[in-house]
Amino acid sequence: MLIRTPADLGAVIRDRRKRLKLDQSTLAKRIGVSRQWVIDIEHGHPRAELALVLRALDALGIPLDADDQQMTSRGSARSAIDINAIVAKAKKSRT
Amino acid sequence: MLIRTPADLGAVIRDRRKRLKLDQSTLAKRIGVSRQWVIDIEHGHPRAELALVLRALDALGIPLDADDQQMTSRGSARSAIDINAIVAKAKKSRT
DNA sequence: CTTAAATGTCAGCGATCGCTGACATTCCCA
DNA sequence: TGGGAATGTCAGCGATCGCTGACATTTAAG
Repeated sequence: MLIRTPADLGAVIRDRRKRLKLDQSTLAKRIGVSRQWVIDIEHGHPRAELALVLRALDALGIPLDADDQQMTSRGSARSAIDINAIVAKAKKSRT
Repeated sequence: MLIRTPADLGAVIRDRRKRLKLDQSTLAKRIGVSRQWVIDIEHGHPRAELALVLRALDALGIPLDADDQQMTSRGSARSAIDINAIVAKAKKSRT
């Protein structure tokens, strides 16, 4: 599933936990956090600590993949000529 | 790239920023955070806020995918019989 | 070498983290 | 329907967040 918001993450974690038949206390111990933290993250807590989130995903066996390399730029894809670089340079050496 | 640690995330963000020819200040404005935050995250700051991290990835056009559904359990894969459920139940109804 | 941009460091501030422990509520078997 | 497990809520605490602004260092172009 694509993760766009803290709520998305909370849903993934909760679903996974249930699929594994774990209760919040047990999961909390595995991750090394308090039960309160598990409650908060499952509710989409937006300010959770990055490292704890990663540990939670690991404890649940959920790999997290960042599609770097991605061609997001609107317009023509993957050209041999790096337009961005050319424009950036042009802006600077404004003779 | 698989994200396992805050450092992994920092690397992905920095690489992507450079590929897009952005400096830290510009990226910070796009994300809506301070330049200090960008510096910290690129250095692998482990306690960064989840929501800000997600906004950063979005600003950089990096989709984040969580492989739920994954069969992580060691042992035989995807059986029709849910051993975990059976064991969990057995533990409870300890006659 | 000179210079400017980019990056990194530091300190101080208000806000919020995650933790604990007690209690309230909801689920769900038997 | 009764009762225990699971889940959710609250408050108070020390620790750390992310922010600002100034300054130091590194990088890159000329």
